[in-house]
Amino acid sequence: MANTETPTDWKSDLRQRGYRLTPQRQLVLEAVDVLDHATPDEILGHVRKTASGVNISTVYRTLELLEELGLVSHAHLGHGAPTYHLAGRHTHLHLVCRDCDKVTETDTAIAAPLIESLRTEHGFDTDLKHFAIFGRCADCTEKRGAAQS
Amino acid sequence: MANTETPTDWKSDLRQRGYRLTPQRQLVLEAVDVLDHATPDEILGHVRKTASGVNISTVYRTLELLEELGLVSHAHLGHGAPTYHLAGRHTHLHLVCRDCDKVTETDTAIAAPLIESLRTEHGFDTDLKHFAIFGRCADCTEKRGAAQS
DNA sequence: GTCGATGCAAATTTTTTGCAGATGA
DNA sequence: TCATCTGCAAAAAATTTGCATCGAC
Repeated sequence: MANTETPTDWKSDLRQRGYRLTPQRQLVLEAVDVLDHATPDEILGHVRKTASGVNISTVYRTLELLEELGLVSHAHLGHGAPTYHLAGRHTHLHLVCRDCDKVTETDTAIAAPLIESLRTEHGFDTDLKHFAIFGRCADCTEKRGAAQS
Repeated sequence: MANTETPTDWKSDLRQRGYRLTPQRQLVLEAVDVLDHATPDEILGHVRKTASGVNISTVYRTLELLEELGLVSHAHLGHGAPTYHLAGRHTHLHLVCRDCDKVTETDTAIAAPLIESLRTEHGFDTDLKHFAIFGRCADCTEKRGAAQS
């Protein structure tokens, strides 16, 4: 289940499945790697630093392909666009503050009891990393405590 | 913190804040109540059964207002549009299956340990109801077990 | 009568699709 | 070579905004 592919593995994997290795695909994958969690638009921005002609529709199509190949995943951190990251990379949960939108990361171990309960009680195999956990961060909770409406 | 407003309370509350009570606002609120978790588009569909002239932009504006007043809330259950429900209503978590998109509801009590850990370790006051919990439901887990790719 | 709310149309924003030409294998 | 990819432009879908009119109070 772990991501044990070497850096070159995915290239031959691509070809074995009848896909082609293009500069655009390499650049999009690299951008996902470097930016860590980025929207399609942000990925386009990064790719264009190297290849200015790349089109947004290529980014969408490439992300879809890379996700199908299991190289990248996406998560919903806020109300807007999804963010993409390397599939093996994200080992943390995202805590998003409803007031300041700040994103805090925390270890998945903290959710182990919930994951276990959902599995035993509902047979539901949880991926808490896919959607962020929404709430109010320590700073904003404090601010509200001081000036309660 | 509980929703103890009587059905008429919100109407005077509206006016006290300088807003007007319009048929559209009553209809949108009723639609949110009846449909339970619906997208703006679905809400429009329901409202139009009674008042066919109502416009989608009125629905968006009204939902924003009702949310500001604390009468309704929204949650993200899937990849698409947010869904709206009465603020006092939702006392359960949503489990969304990555394979069949089925939404299962479960009691919030199941997440009490996680909520407590996030509060003590990060000072983060969690609202797990805002984003669904993503994963694979019992049925789809079983199907995959049978025919592993 | 006043001022906020609505309907309508147009503008934005985000994502998808069709197609002709470019290119990786 | 030749099927796949890409860029481009247009389409689609979702949401927001400006503005004249309408209607709640």
